[in-house]
Amino acid sequence: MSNTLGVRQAQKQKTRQALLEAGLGLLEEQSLSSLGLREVTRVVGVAPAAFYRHFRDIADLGVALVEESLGSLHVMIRAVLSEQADAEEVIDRSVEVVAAHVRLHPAHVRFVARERHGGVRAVREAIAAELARFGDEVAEALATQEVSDGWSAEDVRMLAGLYVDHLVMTASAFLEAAPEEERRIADTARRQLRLISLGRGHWRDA
Amino acid sequence: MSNTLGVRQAQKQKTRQALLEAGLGLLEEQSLSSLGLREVTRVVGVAPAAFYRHFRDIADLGVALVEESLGSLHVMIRAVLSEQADAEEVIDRSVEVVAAHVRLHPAHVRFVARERHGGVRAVREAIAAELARFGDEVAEALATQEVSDGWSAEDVRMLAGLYVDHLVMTASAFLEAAPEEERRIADTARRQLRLISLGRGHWRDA
DNA sequence: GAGTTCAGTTAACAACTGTTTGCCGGATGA
DNA sequence: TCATCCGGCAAACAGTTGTTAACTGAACTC
Repeated sequence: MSNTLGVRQAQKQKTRQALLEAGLGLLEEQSLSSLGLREVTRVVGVAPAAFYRHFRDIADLGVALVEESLGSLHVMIRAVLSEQADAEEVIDRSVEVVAAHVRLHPAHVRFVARERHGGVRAVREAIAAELARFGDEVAEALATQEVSDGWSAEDVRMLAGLYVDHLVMTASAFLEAAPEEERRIADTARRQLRLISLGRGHWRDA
Repeated sequence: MSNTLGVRQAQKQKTRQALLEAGLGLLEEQSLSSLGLREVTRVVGVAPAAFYRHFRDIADLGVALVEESLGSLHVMIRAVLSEQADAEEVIDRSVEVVAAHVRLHPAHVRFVARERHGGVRAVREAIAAELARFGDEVAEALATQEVSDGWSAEDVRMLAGLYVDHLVMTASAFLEAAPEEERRIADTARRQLRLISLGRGHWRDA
């Protein structure tokens, strides 16, 4: 790790980060396709023209936000899935981790859920690509478990997809929920995962 | 059905419908929160001020679009679920119906998927409410099936939620897919439903 | 220490936005 | 037939938008 950047590059990355954070903040009450360049620079306290030193577009800023938002996800669930444990424990742990992640990075989660099907193609595609990579990783982890013996690669991948979609839906549900609803949502998510896990266990009988 | 409206009301509903369709069309490449009132009236070929004769807001137009988009859904799946048949047949039929619905009303499907987590609160809530109603109906249908004997109402409802989320995800996947990918998507959707159905069948053992 | 690089500034551009006001003219109902 | 209703219009409002150009001055290179 050589973080010995010159003073100039350090400052540049600082304002770049400020632009990203300002954008993310503004996106809590609107969609990316309505986010204004001037709006963002105004929050940061920088001239509109300065924006172009960092991003070509608002869409470009959006793509950068995708990487920032989904980068941490990989480490997150990887850790959960790798600990070889009882299925029930893995489920409980997964839902806890998702809930914690939402509590820690609500804006990032909202951004992904919102722009996954949002109005900006480049961002949609970036999210799709990142979630596909994530799905591949989950599939890889699932494949090593003994429950997956005799499963085709395709079937493992479709199960991973089911998990990924469920994760995003659950995260988004946590996000919009009032604090007192969190337990109910966690409970539903756990039961749904349990049902899927049950189906997984009986897949070979077909 | 008394569709004997006066000439005036008929004309009004006609332009109202034109506004809705213009909005829906424009929303194929942007989000509701960036949709402009003038943009919509320009497409219809009507003065900007005329918009206020029909809607208070763009958000208001969005809410109207929600009803239009999700109204037909109820009849759709109801028909599928009510025909008491083999589980496998119901799955095949469901995926077919979803694919057909997407092919027939792509803009409506895109609108729902996009604005479900979109930047306009009122629309988000309208979609959530409508999908909740839909989930309740599905739960009701599921409850009458013999597979659900011994299930708590909550468990039936969580299964219905799983189905509804899966339906929306599948519809959205069809939407963004190239024609040659449709078969693969349909195949994955069917296998996922089969796995869920399998888990459903073994739920009592817990 | 002189010369270059470059993140950020200032200022101006035309184009666009939502909303209001007063008006028109055809449908409506007595 | 006449007065009322009311969907749509034209025009103007103050603000906002993205993008460009030429600039300043501190950090960099040699």
